[in-house]
Formats: sequence, structure tokens, C-alpha cells
Amino acid sequence: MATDRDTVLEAAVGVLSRRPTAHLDEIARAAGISRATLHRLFPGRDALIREVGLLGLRRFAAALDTAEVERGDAEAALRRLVDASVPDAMLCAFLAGENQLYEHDDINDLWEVQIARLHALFLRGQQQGVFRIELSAAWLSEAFFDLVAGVGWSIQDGRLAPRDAAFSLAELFLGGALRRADTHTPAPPAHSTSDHRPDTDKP
Amino acid sequence: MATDRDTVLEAAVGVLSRRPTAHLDEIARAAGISRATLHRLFPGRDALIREVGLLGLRRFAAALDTAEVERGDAEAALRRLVDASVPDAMLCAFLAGENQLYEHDDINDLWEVQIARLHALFLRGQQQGVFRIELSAAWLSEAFFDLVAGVGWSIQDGRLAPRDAAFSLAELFLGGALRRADTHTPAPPAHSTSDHRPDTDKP
Amino acid sequence: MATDRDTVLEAAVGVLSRRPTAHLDEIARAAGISRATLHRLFPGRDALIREVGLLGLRRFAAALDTAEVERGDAEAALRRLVDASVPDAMLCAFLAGENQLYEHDDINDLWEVQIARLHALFLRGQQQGVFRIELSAAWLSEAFFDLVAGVGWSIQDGRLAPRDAAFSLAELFLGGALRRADTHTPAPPAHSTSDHRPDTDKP
Amino acid sequence: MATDRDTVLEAAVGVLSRRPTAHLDEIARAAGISRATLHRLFPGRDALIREVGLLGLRRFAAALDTAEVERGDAEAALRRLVDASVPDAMLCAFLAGENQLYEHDDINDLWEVQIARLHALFLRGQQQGVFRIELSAAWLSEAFFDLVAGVGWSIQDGRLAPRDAAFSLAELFLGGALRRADTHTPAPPAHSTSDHRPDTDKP
DNA sequence: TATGAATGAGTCTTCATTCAT
DNA sequence: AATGAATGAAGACTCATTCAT
Repeated sequence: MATDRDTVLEAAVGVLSRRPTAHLDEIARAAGISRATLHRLFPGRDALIREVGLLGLRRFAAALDTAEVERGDAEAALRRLVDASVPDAMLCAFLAGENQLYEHDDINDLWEVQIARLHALFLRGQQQGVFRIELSAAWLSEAFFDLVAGVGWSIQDGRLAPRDAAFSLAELFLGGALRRADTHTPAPPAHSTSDHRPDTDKP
Repeated sequence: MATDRDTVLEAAVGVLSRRPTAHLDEIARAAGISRATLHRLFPGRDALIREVGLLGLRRFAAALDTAEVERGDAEAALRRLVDASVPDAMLCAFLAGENQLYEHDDINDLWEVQIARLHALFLRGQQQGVFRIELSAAWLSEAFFDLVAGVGWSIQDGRLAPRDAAFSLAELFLGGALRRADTHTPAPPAHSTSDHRPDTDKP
Repeated sequence: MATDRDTVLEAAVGVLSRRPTAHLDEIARAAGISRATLHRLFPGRDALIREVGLLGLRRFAAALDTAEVERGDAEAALRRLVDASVPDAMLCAFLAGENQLYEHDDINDLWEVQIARLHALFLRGQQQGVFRIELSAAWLSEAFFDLVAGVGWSIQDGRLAPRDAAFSLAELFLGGALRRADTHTPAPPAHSTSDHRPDTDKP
Repeated sequence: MATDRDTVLEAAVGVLSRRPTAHLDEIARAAGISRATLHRLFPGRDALIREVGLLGLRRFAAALDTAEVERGDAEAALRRLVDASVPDAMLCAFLAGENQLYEHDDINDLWEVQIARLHALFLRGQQQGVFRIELSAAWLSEAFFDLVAGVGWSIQDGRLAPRDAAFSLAELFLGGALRRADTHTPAPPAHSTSDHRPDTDKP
């Protein structure tokens, strides 16, 4: 049915990000095509995984573009990036888990370009006096990506409601876990008391 | 040579946390024994992976014990947990990447116990007014573990100096990335200007 | 384009006599048609190969007819046969290499008829005192066909000039490699000093 | 059982020279080992076929050595070569049928060395006045090898008795099919009236 | 006990073949 | 009628696992 390469890749992510060792059988079934067709579209398992990785990187690059991370106030830019990244968090989770991907030079290069953009955003923020300077921009980049990936896994496994994701990510990453005595707490989105494994233990 | 089960498990983590699909061949080589001996020590691949997972959980449980997370001020408890967790961050990375592990009931049970302890810590912190209440304790637990795992990967790949790890983790997680206009910034550890050199724990 | 069955068969011989395991893809490409069309012309690989074999056998039978091997002096008949066979030597090479062909009863029968005609020619020659009796007619038949096939391969690979083929084959097979001290050496054809240029049959 | 590489290769020749498309299954069974072991000994089908080809070339080279083709009278040298080649005629048949082999540079080089030795033998014979000069040494080399291969096929298929092979080959190749009016006919070996598809039609 | 050699099981891959256009 | 796309069937290949030493 779905013979579109990108459609197949999307299906592949869904399977592979859960179980990186999934059989091609399973991926083909998830995509609604036969193993043989899968092989015609992507010549071999490695090629498939490589292309899933490339898709993830393209999406993350697109998120950086959409968020216009190079523009304006660093905090606002990061908030835009959070919003733009969360829909593809699952792909980022895949990128985080598949370390072997980075043995391909082209993937590694593309990866480093995006990380450099993140890095530059944090550097700019530090120079603007927005981000803390005692945490290195490299670590901030790394940790941000880890958290995006974590959001992907949590959503996929049903431990985090998609509509809470952006808020949770942005607030934790930007503001940390500690309560700030002197400032008003930002209100969580209106729906956050919703159905999805809600935290019922507020004091 | 190294026929000690735990020695082999340590070697296995080193390999498996990077590449969850690594062959037994590779693991055996990393442990300095033959495939056949590996097989005698652990009856089958699944058993080996299961034991690696159990080791990781035991270590994480031990970190929770060492940090006495159930005791005292939540922030201080979390800082103790960070210090206790970072040395085994690589094992946490393994636990984070190997979703299939949790299909074993005993592992899943043990996991849920530890996560519950984390969850309780954050709840207590929220009740103490220490942790923000607009971020659910579940999300805080999840994100904390993601960041510990991220620290493990970063250290393993040489992108984060081990001696910076605890500070980076605690500060980011507790304080967030934003600079607080009204409060003093905690000083990073004295050595934090040196990069990427594994340190030999000064007394 | 070339949807003529025999045209396709000719193309198939060119490919298959070199590489009996060639894919249908390659054969179709050589014939200038698509795999699917090849399939419509010949229902399946076996059918195609079978028809190539039949074509080869028909051509060899035609050579035996043209040479009128049943008529007259055995040596002269054999020389006529050489002349008649060489143009289709490549098909004979195919017949020699494709042992599985003879599992088809009809092909095997046709083959045995032709071999019997060869055999009869050598027997007659032995009875006429023309051919040596210490070499069995069966071996002579076999060896003759082997050499025709060899000529086919040599021509195809450019190691034998087509215009030298008949002379080389006839002289070697009939007269052997040894120089006869007492008899005049037959003059090779006038052009035989020029090498490997396919000739355009002079009238 | 037979885990010796050369033993396996011998078994492979027996199967492959009959049916070049034989499954690895069949070859493994013929060698008395499992497919997996066959794969351990030879990494992949191509490698196996390549090594069979190399074995054939080594044997043919050994035959040239044994026969000391570079020494003495050319006719005697060729007769020695016939005797030395016939036991490995099947391997030569394999070499003749597997044209793809010569795409490997090392095999092609080795092949050309042996053919050059044959070529030199015929040239020397022509200079000695032993071999006919109107047949090119290149064609004589080619045809000789074709006939050795033909002998291999004939023996394998039971159409030629092994003990008749050397005589039949040497006499046909050296003396040709025509009876020489002026010379005594060499007596075939005593057993040539034997059981193996004897020619019962001598006048 | 530790190992190299052998293998069974199961995945990957590639064809020949069919189908929809 | 001819083709690109899709697939079933079957072989190639690679593991984890076992065995004999």
C-alpha cells in the first residue's frame, strides 16, 4: 500500500525506536508492504536504518529552521525550538539510541552541523546574559537533546501526554526542578490536569 | 582469564551500552574470554543481558541507598543521589536503552521499586515546597533518569569530563538553564575549566 | 522493441553461453526489452533456456543437413560439416555447457539423434578406411563437438578470428597437431596471417 | 567429518562441474559437513567457487611441472602432459565452464601464466619441426585445453573410460582423426576393448 | 575448566514471477 | 502490448549455541 519512501521510514521509526533489533519482517508489516518491497526501496537493513537516521536529522534541522534559533532572544528561541522539536521527539529518541549511525560520515557531518547550531544558541544566550555561564554550552546542547529524546520515549511508552510534553520540557530545562522563592510560577497549560497518567498527588 | 561473573558483566556493559545489538563475540572479546566460556558463565544471550540489567538496577538501588533519598531535605537528598549515581551512569544508560529488559517481570518489578523511590523523593520535595509543583513528580523522575543516562553516554563518548558530570547534572536539573537574576550563581568546581581529561579522584 | 522470439533467443545465447547463471534481468536488457515482456514471450526461465537449447539443436541439425553428412566421402563430409557448424559454434558452446538441458526428454531425444548422425559419420569413415579405428567413433563424436564448442567460446572471447575458425578446427581435428614428415602441408587460407579481425565474408 | 579445506573443495568440484548452479546445501552434503561449516571454511559462495578455481589452476600448474613441459622433445613433453593432466581433467572442465572466474585478477593472472607455458611448448615444438606451423600456437593451446576439459566431462558422465582417456586425448590431438596411409597405427592400450561403452562396430 | 570446531535455527537477501497501469 | 511496481518462494548467510578435545 504505502510505497512512499518517507511513509515507510515513519513506520520504521515507530518500530525501531522501541526495539532497535526488530526484524525487517515486522517493519515491513508495519509499513503495509512485503519484505521484498522493503528491500527494493532500501537495499538492505543498514541502508534502511541509515535513511531513518537521515530523516531524523532532516526533521531536527527543520525544527531548528522553523524555530529560527539564530534569531532574537535566546530564551524565546529555545522555547520555539521546544515547540518545533516535540512533534519529532521520537525521531530524536531514535537518533540518541542508535550510536552506530554516527559511523557514517555523512550522518555524522549533518549531526555536527545541527549540534553546532544548538551550541551557538546557548553561547549566544550566555553572552546575552540569559543562560547560566557555569554550565558549558556543550553540556547544555547535549542535555537538551537527551531530554528531547527522553520526551520521545516517554510519549511513545505512554508515560507522558503529548500535550504536556512541550511545557514539561521547556520548564524543566529552562527553569530547573527547584522552586524559585521569589518569582511567580508559570501556569501549566490548562489541560494539564487531564487524563494522561495525571499526577494526583498535589498538596 | 577473567572468569569472574561481575568482571564479565562490567565488560558487557561497556559494549552493550554503546551498541545494544553487539554480538556475543564482541562481548567475549571485551571480557578477554572465549564465546564458549561466556556461555558457560551465562546460559544464553538473554540471560547475560538480563544479568547486566539486574546489575544496573542493583547499582542504582545501591545509589539510592547510599544517598539515603528517603531522609531529610529533598534538595540535599537529590544532590547526594547525583553524586552516588554518576559513577554508574553508564549502567543507567544501558537500562534506558534496553526497553526489552522490562519484559522480564522480576526486572520490571525491581525497576518500579526504584522509580517509586525517585517518585517519592520528588513528591516529598514538592510537599516540602522545595520542588516545583507544576512539573509532575512522574516527569521529574523520568527526566532525571534520562539525564543520568545521558551523562553516561556523554562520558563514555568523551564528550563530558567525569569530574564535571555531577555538577553539570545537579545544576542543570535543579536550577535549569536560565540565569537567575536575583541569586548568586553557585561556583562550579575549581577544575571545571579543564576539559575532557578523566580525573584520578583527588583525596 | 525487438519482440521477435528468435531475436530474443539470439540475445539470450550471447549472454547465457558466457554465464549460464545470468539473471533474466541481464538477458532482457541484452534483448532490449523489459523483464515482464521477456516473461510474456517465454513463460518462465526454464522455458526460455529450453527454447535456447532447442534453437541450438535445430541449428546443429540444420548444419548436419546442409553438410549432407550422410553422403559421400567421410572426410569431405566432415569438412562440409565444419564449415556449416562454425557459424553457430556459440550455440554449440551453450549446448555443451548446459548439462541440465538434457533432463528434458524432448531435448535429450533430439540431441541423441544428432549425435547418432555424427557417430554414424565417423563409423562410415572408419569403414571407408578414412578415419582411424583405434579411436572410437563415440570419442570422435564427443571430441568433435567439444572442439566446435571450444571454437564458439574462443570466438566469443576474441581469442580466435572467425575466419580462421573453420580451417583451424578442421585441420586440427582431422590432421592432428603433429607435422607429417611425408606429406605436403595444406596451405592455410590466404588471410590467416592477419589476426582477430572479424571478416566480412568475401564472395 | 571432512573439515579439510581441500577435501571440501574436491567435493565441491564434483558437484559444481556437473551443475554450476548447485545449491550450497548440496555441496555441503557432498562434503559431509553442514552449510554453516561450509560458510566458515569459505566465506560465501563466490569465495568457494574462487577457491575451487584456484585449486584447478594449481593442479594444472602442477601437471605442467610434473610433465616438465619446458624440457626436451615437444611431442614427448606433450604426451607427458596428457598423462599428468587427465587425472585432474574434471577440474579443468570446471575451469573451462566457469568463465566468470577470470574476472578475478589473481585467477586470471595465474591462468595466463599456465596458458603461456602451453603456448611456449607449442612454439618450441613448431621450431623443432615437430608441430605443424599452419596452426597457431595460440589455437593449439586453446584446443588442447578444450579437449582436456572435454575428457573431464566425458569421464564424469560415464561416456569415456578413465583408462582410455589419455590415449584417446593424445592420439586425437597429436595425430588427428585421419588415418595416415603411410605409417603404422599406434596400438591402443591393451584394455581398450574393455567394458566401458565399448565401440562394438569395428569392421 | 577453557577452547576451537561444528551446527541448527532463523534472518536477510535475491530472484523469478505476477499485477496494475 | 509493454512496463514499473509488488511479491512469494527459496537460497545465502549469520548468529547463538553445542560438542569434542
